[in-house]
Amino acid sequence: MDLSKKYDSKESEPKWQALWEKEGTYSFDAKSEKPLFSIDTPPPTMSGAMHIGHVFSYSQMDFIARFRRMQGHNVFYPFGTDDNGLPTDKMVEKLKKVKSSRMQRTEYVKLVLSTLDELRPKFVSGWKNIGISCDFNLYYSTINPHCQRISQKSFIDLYKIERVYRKEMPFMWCPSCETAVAQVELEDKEIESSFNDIVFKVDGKEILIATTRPEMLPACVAVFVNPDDKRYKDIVGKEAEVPIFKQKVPVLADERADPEKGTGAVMCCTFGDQTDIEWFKAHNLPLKVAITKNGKMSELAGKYAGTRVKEARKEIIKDLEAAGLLKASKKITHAVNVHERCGTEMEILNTKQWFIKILDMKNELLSAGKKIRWLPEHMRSRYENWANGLQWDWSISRQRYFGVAFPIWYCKKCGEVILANEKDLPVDPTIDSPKKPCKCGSNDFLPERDVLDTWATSSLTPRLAIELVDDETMRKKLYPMTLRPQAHDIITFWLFNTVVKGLLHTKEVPWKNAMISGWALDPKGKKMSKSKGNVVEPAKVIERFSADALRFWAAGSRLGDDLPYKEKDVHTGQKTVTKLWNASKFVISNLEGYDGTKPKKIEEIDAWALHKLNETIKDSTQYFDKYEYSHARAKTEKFFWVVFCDNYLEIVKDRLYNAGNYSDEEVASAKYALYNCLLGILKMFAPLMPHITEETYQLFFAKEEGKKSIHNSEWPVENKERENKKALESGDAAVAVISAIRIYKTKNQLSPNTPLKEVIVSEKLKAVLEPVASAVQCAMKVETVSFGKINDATEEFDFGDGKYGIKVQ
RNA sequence: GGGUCGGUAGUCUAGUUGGCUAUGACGUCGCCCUUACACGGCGAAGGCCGGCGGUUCAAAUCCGCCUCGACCCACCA
Repeated sequence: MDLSKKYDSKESEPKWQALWEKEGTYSFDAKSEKPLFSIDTPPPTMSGAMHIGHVFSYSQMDFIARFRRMQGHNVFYPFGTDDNGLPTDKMVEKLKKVKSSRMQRTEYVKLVLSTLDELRPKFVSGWKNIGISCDFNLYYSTINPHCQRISQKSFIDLYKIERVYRKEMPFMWCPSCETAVAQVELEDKEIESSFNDIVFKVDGKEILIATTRPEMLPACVAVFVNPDDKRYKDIVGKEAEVPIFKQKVPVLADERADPEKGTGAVMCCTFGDQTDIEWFKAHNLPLKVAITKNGKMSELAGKYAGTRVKEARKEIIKDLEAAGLLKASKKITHAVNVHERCGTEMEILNTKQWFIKILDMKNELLSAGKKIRWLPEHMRSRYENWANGLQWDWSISRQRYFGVAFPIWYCKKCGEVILANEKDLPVDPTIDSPKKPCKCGSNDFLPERDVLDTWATSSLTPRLAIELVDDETMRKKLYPMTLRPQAHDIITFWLFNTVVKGLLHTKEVPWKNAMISGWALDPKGKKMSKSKGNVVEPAKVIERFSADALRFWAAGSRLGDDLPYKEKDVHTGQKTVTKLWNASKFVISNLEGYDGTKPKKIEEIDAWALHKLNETIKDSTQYFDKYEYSHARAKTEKFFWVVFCDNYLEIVKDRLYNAGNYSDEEVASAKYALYNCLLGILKMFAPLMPHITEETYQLFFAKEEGKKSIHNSEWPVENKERENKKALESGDAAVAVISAIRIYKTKNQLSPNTPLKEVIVSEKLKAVLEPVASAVQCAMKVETVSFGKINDATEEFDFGDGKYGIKVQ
């Protein structure tokens, strides 16, 4: 043990991480009788690099996991990677410079899987490097056979209870990704556009229609006006001629046409927006398709066919203008729905998709939300807000190559859906075939070529994780899980969908608690994003500081709050790491040979330190219990830095340096307090800064306590015997006196090195204490203040009423 | 338009079951390398607690209105 060296996190952190893995420090024990604490760890998506926001929220859940583990829970804390779905798909297309739709399906899937295998180890190590205490042997990948099997089983189960259905209908479509997308995948984006007044003709008379999407003209099937709009009363029921394309469409009255908007007359196209769908259904309008699946104009668009939507828009506006059919065009910016994955503007296309029926479950979903303990409480409203606003069933089919396959075929003859056998899962219907003929006798099948949406699988994470455990009894005990930790941005996706699947498959809410963390923002409090170039890479921060420092930063904000990332806050964390090392090596070097035995008599000032330790343990434990790790950190920090380092260590030094001046008992008392205070501090900091605390624990305490790791040691418990009001008062008085003397010295410009003796032995002490008498009055209501033989002086002072006195031994 | 959270020293933040002098960190200024630590110690300066009004003996804290910001949802011809 070399106590002279500096603490080097770059050497130390990987060392302990490797040891933890080797020793199985965080292994889940399926045979253990300890109370369970099961965590539905979020599987990070491999489509994006690890960023500081990950460190932020994963650290926060790790604080809780480590705290519970030390408290004696059997912590089930798996780790998965989400390498399924469109995001991964898009990443590989970009990385390998390919377009899946132009490749052989099987080859493309092979390419994605091999790319994932290449990237995975480095990706996962990012999480290990920040000291996350998952059991990495409980590992799943959302695209591996284990997860495919469970996901396909989920589909089959839902099919059997008639919760999934396939339907052709107008639905949201991303022309760039060329797939259907769900409501939850939409995002608002402010886009520049123009609002155009276009001439339609009714009985040779001109009426103006306002639109931002003139390229939809070929798909125009009606013109709507408000029934109360006097301007258009006489044209309702007549036919309007669409400019350029010349088709005749009815002029209809409908409440949903807003007289205030545009010209008050609006065209209905199949489909420009959701109102179009409503009108299409309500008025039994024909279906006209102007836009194809890849975002180009269809044959219907005549000479514009084959051009991209935006080009067609420009061309049509130009042609309208040339023909004198464009009466006005003003630039506007408006919010449009875009696909959150690629930023492409959504289209509504009539396609055949699979859905999970959820619209009839609103009440059930809302009451499920009430059964969850939300941390912080107010996050529940985001869930409820979403549940209340549901407009579509959950679309789960995607027109992509890569993903979990639907385990089904269609009978070519009778159209029957053929389910795969459960024991054959996972299946790929494009490769495998049904094991027996269709009920109609036919052996001719069509595979479902669509793949399941990634959320259809990741909504099963409790099951994906629990089924990694072999022991059946344990599997039952693990569900519902104790905790779902995640960030607030995916309450509507992941959390909500997991509740849906939980209710459908088990009739139970999947977890008891949901801890929702905030976001790491850039130093100015803005959202970090690649496009803004303000993304911070954790590896670089760890390189400059340490994982512990970064975690310390993450512990600085309350659960659910966003926190601006400021490098200096990480620096503060690093200083705490250093301070912890320095204080520890000082204490440990003075504890050599000490075995932790409790002395017969504990000196008052030592009792004071132990009392404060006890208070800190009580507070810290209560805060961790409530998931308020930031308060726990603040309490421990204050005890460590102010009470322990700045005061207690200074007070105790004389007994350590000049032990000869003291009895053995007095020295033993100091060592007892030092041992317990430092051990307590290390343990309370261990969930936050696992590496430095392990380092110092291993230096000395491990062998005394007989534990392999501080992270498997017991969380300190409050000890009523250490409550000592008298010691608290006299200790606080001692600190107050020290402080008063320091102020006196500064004001009188005495050197800080001036011994207390020089100040105290004279009448000067009175001058020191009098100005601060009121402040220390309370604390001075003790007869004797003993804080070590700093000098030989013993002084008593009378403040007039004879009540207050101080005696410095 | 609906909802949620928040506005506390230059910056970030604690405190909100109402009650002594409003917490801490970073930054700033002064003194100090004292045998754990200069990534340190000691001291100091810095706040009409977003605004207005109300309840109360007493409001950062409770109520109302306003304002600014972040986020979620809806709308988006």
